[in-house]
Amino acid sequence: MNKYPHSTRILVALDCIVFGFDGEELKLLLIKRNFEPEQGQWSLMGGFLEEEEDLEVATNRILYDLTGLKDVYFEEIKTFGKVDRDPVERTLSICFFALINIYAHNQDSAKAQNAYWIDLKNRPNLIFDHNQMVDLALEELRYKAALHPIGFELLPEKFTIPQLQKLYEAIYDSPLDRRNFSRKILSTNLLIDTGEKNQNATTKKAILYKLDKAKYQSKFNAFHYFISDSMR
Amino acid sequence: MNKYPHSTRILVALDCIVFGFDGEELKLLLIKRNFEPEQGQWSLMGGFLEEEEDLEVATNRILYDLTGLKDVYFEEIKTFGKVDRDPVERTLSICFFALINIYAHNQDSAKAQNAYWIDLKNRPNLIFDHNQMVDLALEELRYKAALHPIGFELLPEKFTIPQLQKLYEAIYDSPLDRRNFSRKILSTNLLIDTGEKNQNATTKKAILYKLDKAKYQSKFNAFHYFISDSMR
DNA sequence: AATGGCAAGTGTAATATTTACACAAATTTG
DNA sequence: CAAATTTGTGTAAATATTACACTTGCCATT
Repeated sequence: MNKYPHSTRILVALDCIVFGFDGEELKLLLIKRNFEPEQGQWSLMGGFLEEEEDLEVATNRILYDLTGLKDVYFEEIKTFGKVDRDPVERTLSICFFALINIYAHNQDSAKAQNAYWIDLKNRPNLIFDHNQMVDLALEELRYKAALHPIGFELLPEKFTIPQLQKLYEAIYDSPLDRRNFSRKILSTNLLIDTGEKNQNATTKKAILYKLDKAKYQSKFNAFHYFISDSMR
Repeated sequence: MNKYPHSTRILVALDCIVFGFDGEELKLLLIKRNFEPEQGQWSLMGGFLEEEEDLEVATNRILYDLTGLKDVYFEEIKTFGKVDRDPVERTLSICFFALINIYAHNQDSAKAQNAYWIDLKNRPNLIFDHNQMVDLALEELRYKAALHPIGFELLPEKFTIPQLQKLYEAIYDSPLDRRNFSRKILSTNLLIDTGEKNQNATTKKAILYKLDKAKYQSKFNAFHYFISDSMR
């Protein structure tokens, strides 16, 4: 095999911000490191890109090791590439965030990685540039969730509108008007009434909806046409 | 220096989609390769990340070599990481797009790289996965330009509203209503009337505006609050 | 110097969306 | 069975968007 004569080959890591939602607060899945470097400190879940491994495969591998889930929603954010960002050796970090249903993930996988769900609001200091990564991930999540229906990835298959609202309130850390929220969400036509009701409610039971997956796919990028309709 | 025992080190390239605007059409700065591999074929401008070079520094270096410009607006899009994407040797490509004022760039730099401005609509086939990269870059440009005032990066310092409209029409490849466009743009208060008029017009001369850079900075992310105002 | 052609600039009425707010129905608990 | 709490829905006022038409300034032609 012909090779490029030139050039530095570099260690490439992937680091992942895993978001979850417990019904009240936005959570992060963080690792209490029981290995060097920085043993005992908190960090994001990461791993190295392997020799014969496609980047996307590596991402899914790391997410599977951490959560026991396949087909997790994830999105690349940015590559962190300061020369000295890792004190051990120069390492690029391709950083992404993932959204999972906190109740579907495999607790054993998390335990095996020494991982814990931590309230975003109480997050500890993280190693290296991982704090910056989380900041950026949250910014991207807010950005994306305002324009695309990705919030559902954080909820169980069946959910109520009040649950969905609490999720958005957690993402944007600000209260939303119940009536306007409900109307706006229903007007997307992305929700299907399952006919069931939330059983573990202590007051009026709310309607359980599920996502209309066909419409979710087709409307995901409907946004792209926003300029046209308003300005043509 | 302690080193990680494990792991494959990988060649890391940067590839850049440079957009320009000639007043009529959106343009790409493409390289007619006079070097191997794929000599004679068209490709994006790229380069390898060097041993002791921060990622951001490398990006600026590559953009400078190509355009002769510093402080170019750029944005990372995605890292392409299929194992076999480069037939010579496995190479990651960190892909980004840049927006430049086509008339400010240094022609000599482009010539030295054997680079040419090509109409986006007539773009030739590119090597490797560079076609995909351009597709994605255009998608990202459309996405971003709809929400943030980045279009100005493609224009001269002073420009008219009709010029700006032609730019948006080129980006979205669709006609816009003159009156509504003008009102919407002016309502952002990002434009300052320079008091001058477009001299090389053959009919009524249009007002030359410049960008209010302070407001540009402060309003760039004003979008983030969109959920709140409409739903709180 | 008058006139025609063309692009720039501005106005407006009809429609749709967003906002701010209030009341009625369902369910558990004491 | 009344109190407390949360869900679901309605509506009027304010704002923004859309779909249009007319006026102004500048050059070129006569």
